[in-house]
Amino acid sequence: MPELPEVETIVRGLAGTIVGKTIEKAAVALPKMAVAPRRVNFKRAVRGERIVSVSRRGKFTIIELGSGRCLIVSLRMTGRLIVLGRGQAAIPYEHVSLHFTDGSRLAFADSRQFGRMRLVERGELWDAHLGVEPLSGDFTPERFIGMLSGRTTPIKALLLDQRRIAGVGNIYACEALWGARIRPGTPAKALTKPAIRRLHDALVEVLQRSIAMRGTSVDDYVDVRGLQGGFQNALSVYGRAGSGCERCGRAIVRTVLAQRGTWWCRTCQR
DNA sequence: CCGCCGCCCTGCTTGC
DNA sequence: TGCAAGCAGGGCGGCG
Repeated sequence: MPELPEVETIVRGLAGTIVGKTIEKAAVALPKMAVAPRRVNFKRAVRGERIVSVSRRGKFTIIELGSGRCLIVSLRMTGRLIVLGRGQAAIPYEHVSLHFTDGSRLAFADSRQFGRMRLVERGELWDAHLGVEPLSGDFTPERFIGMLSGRTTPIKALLLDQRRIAGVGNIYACEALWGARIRPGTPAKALTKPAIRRLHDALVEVLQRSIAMRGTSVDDYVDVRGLQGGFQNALSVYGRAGSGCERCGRAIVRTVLAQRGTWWCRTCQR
């Protein structure tokens, strides 16, 4: 499941490989995965466009085109963006492909077909619903405290809410809560200021550490070269039901919270 | 504005 | 061992 660190790794990979290339042709095998504004034909619109930059907002990849239009990619759970060389065979579930004039291509593959590549107009406000970037200077402990005040929502559900903080998914919500020694079901408003500060720091720390290790490959995630990340070997709780907690040795449990699998330590997360 | 629910899909796990 | 059923899950639209 690509979350912020995985998308950041992909974005860095794309920035180093496809910026400056020109789209000769788009191949769309599954039309629902390549979305364009009304009255705009996706394939026709992207033909001839040059890739100006690649960046990230939350879990979304932003491919800026010469015209000012952007391709916004959402990978959801199983989406992949892979750069392939001239003549390389199609990869599994390669549903949308941007063929460049130099013969290489960007493949957008997704076994579950939930991912989307959306063309947006220049200046279109497509990300108004997204909250603060957790690795930006805007994400201060004070702002986080304000975000939580008065809310009865379980803290883990709030961490997953993209309207508040953009980019955190199930893996890093679980890991950050373990790092801050906070029980996932705690109502947000019940957290003390020191606890909120611990969680703020744990969240930033785990995201940064994962980026440094090129993300977590537990299921489908690979980078633009098809290589796995390294953070799956550094996980403390996610997917580790039954194994011993690194702090206290008691078994990590899996429960369900807000319709999501939740891994945590009953002993040292209070 | 906010929270909740259902939907989209298919690979994988579970259970008989 | 083989097969069918059921689960998982991010984002979004609809609803109250």
